[in-house]
Amino acid sequence: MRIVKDLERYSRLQKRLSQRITIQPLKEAPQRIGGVDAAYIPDQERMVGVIVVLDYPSLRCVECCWAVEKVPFPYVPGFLSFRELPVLQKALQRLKHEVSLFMVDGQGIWHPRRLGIAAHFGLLVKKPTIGVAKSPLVPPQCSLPDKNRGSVTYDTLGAIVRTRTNVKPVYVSVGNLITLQEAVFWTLQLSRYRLPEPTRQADKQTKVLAKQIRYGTLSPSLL
DNA sequence: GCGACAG
DNA sequence: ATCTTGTCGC
Repeated sequence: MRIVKDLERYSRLQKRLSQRITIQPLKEAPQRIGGVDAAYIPDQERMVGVIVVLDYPSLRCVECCWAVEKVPFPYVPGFLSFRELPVLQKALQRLKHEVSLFMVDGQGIWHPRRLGIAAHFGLLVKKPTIGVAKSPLVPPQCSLPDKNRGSVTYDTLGAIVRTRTNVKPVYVSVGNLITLQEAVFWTLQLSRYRLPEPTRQADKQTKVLAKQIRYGTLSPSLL
């Protein structure tokens, strides 16, 4: 299989790029925050990538840019970047606002080779990024946090954060240019529901667009 | 060897 | 990630 050969190459690339990750305190208080997510378009072998920009602290969406691309690579745990980054980079080129912090749907450095999609994306944009995943990739060594909103348990490479009382927690880790403590703080600061607003709103847009594109409800001139 | 495994 | 309605519970 050619995929196997790709995985060996990608694996080496991840290990090399992960050395470029910088864990350091934020240099400015976030003014606008980006939310990043991608969705699969059934039957078309294509993906939609969305980046929303929220004003802080109002959390109002001030921009929503997106792009569509043919699926470049199958989903393989540990190699999500190579499936979703191409379409996200295309969306990124259309971004007009200045963004001080990005939240990405997926792992940051809590990854077998320390380069989940949020970390990889963080190297591309050269801005602080946080990875917020709905489930773990690397099995956590720490226990689950208490049921109350705000409870957090820390692992070696990330934290498990309870963003809503009695609701499944999220898995937070550094993407780039931020500390884990800050990543946890902003995750809670931006959460009204289970997922923080940036990724929640990006996820919502991603699904709306995916359906519009799938059923041709969208003016073709935009594609 | 077998199962698990971000989205 | 996606295919899918209602339903139970905070």
